[in-house]
Amino acid sequence: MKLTDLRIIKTKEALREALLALLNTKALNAITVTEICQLAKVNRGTFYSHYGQIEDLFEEYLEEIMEDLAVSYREPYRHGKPVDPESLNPATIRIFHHIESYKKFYRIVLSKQVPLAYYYLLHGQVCELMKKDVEIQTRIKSDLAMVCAYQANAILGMVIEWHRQDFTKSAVEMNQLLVHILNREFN
Amino acid sequence: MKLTDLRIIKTKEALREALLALLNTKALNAITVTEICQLAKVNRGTFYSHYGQIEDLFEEYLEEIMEDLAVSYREPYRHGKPVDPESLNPATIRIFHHIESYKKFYRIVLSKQVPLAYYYLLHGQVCELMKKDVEIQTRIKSDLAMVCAYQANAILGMVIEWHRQDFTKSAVEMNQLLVHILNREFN
DNA sequence: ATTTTTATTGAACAGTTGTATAATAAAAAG
DNA sequence: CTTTTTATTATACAACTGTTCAATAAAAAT
Repeated sequence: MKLTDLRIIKTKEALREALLALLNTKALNAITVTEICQLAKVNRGTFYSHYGQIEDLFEEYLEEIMEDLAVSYREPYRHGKPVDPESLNPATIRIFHHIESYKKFYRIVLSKQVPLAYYYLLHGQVCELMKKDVEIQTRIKSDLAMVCAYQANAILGMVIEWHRQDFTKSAVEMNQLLVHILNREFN
Repeated sequence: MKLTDLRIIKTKEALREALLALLNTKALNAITVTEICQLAKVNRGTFYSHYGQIEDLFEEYLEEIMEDLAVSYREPYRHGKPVDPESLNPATIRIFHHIESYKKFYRIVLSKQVPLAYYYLLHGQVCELMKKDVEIQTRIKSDLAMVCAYQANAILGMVIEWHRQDFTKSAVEMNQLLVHILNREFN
């Protein structure tokens, strides 16, 4: 199974396109393998030679979106500005914009029926991205992973609530709220 | 469908017991409705008259565990001590102990294949429980739900990492770590 | 104790799932 | 261009799913 084989690339592309098309009409858990394969004009057996279940097909897509999240997150660092430590993690702040621009996609990722694995991918990515910042800012040297998990998931808590409110707020408003919270307008 | 009907109570009980028994042998997503019904000696049609899918059966159980979480959480308040605001939310601190005592159960709730809905139930419960405390401690009066979601999910971030490390740490250690983090040993 | 209500059962149905195998066709390698 | 490799296809299979319906039995109501 070499990933460069044209046949594999074509098949996977067709399957993904079919899935995304179907996701416009129904929820992920209502879509069947049979359906995807019919639309993609791919044999059902072929589907199973690449993926164990539909969720794996979507997960592959999610992983690519996570790559974009990484790019978005690192963007403020790219111009050489050393990220003012006083201005409270302006990088974090790109997360809301990333989600806003993939709103349609995140409605699926955050929907109830979907496997928790998707959330873990998102959380893992945010953890990873915050790692360097947390490393500098925290005095807790041991259990860095725990501090990252705490910080990353706090932000995702806001994302969950944002989604629950059907993304009524704008990404800019979300950022302002985050800054407020980080500035200790509480506790 | 009156919930007091003995037949319903017996049926649901049998189904739950069967599911819990099977969960000792295999993962939730590997269990079939047919299997549960055979073990429970309940007709498959009856299963579907109560639940749409296996996940709903487990969810009903989860809701009861959430009731226990509420009791655990409120425990420190019960003796009339007004919860010292200086001692940094000692109530929160019961969450880790609750999870530790239901460790086996939470391994399922936090497993990858399980629907995100379970996580939402957990998060929603922690939000609800923290609400009163957050209300007092925060200066942000609007968007209280957002602050709660932030705080509650931060703790759950630690729970996720705790689970990822296969619950190696003790609940007491988790508490100490949380106190460290809340005491601003970071940022 | 009898009647009424209704949850459970058994059976059947079309459709989906996951797996296996031989034949085919497409791509890679030489 | 020919050979070799291997991904895809077509087909078949047993098992599970989700639904329906008439018959039954268990509980509730009187």
